[in-house]
Amino acid sequence: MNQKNTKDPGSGKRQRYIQPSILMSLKLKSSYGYELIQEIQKLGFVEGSAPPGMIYRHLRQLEEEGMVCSEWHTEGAGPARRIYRLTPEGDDMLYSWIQYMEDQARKLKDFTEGYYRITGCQGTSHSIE
Amino acid sequence: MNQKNTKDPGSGKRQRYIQPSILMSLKLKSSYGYELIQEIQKLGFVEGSAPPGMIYRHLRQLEEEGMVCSEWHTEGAGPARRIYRLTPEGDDMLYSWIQYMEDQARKLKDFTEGYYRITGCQGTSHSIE
DNA sequence: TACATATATATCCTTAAAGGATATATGTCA
DNA sequence: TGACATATATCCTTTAAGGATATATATGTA
Repeated sequence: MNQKNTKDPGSGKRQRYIQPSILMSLKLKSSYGYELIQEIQKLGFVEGSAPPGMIYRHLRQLEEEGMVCSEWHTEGAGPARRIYRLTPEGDDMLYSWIQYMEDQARKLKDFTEGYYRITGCQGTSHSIE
Repeated sequence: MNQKNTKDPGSGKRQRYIQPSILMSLKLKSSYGYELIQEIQKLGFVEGSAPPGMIYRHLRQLEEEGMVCSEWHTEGAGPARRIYRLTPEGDDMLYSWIQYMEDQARKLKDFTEGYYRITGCQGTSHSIE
């Protein structure tokens, strides 16, 4: 059972919730791109390091939309950092995400419970044919 | 709170779990494209009618991959129907989807619970700034 | 017969999001 | 000096979904 198919769920370009992960990280603490790559791993949706291009693309887009704002920090060691901060609009957007994610979680739960209802309990064969 | 942002979660091209919805419908009952459009609505992820093009595209792709098989049914009223049936491989793939979806549901729950942990309980303001 | 409607499948193009490669610049340390 | 870690930026490709449109068959009805 559960052989490796050519196309496994999760192998494609599935939703990885990178945008809400960035917003959530920034709600906890203002930060910058390079650090966010590490931070968002802790939130569970991105395994390993997210490609930097994705993070910077999201940050630029979020700033365009007014969800975050940024300023250069040149003091301190190493190259200058662009520090991003969540705006009130971004805070609202994060809350919209939370509601969306709760809704998705509920639908997923209904779906998988429905599956186990027709196949018998979890842990037994999933086949009825 | 929760003003309408220019880009609301769920407005873009988010994951709608159409493939597992089709597999689940076919596990319950062999069916054909036109009927599946109605059936998968009941599974919660697709509101309204899914665009027919999406359904037929998925069915063709799933058949190519050996997850479903089909045969024409010409008897009965109306145009001929191509009846799709889940294969054992498709059954395995559905189970892979179930595991993936359970994992996603757990991550989503952790994420939203983490949010409420830092903002206070659900129902109060989501702002801490 | 002619036409409208419901049923049913198929094909096509566009857009959104993610994957992933690469370039550039700065400071530290051996 | 050269290697390395830090840090940002830009670019192109791939995948999945959105959505429009074409085609064909059977039925009811004016």
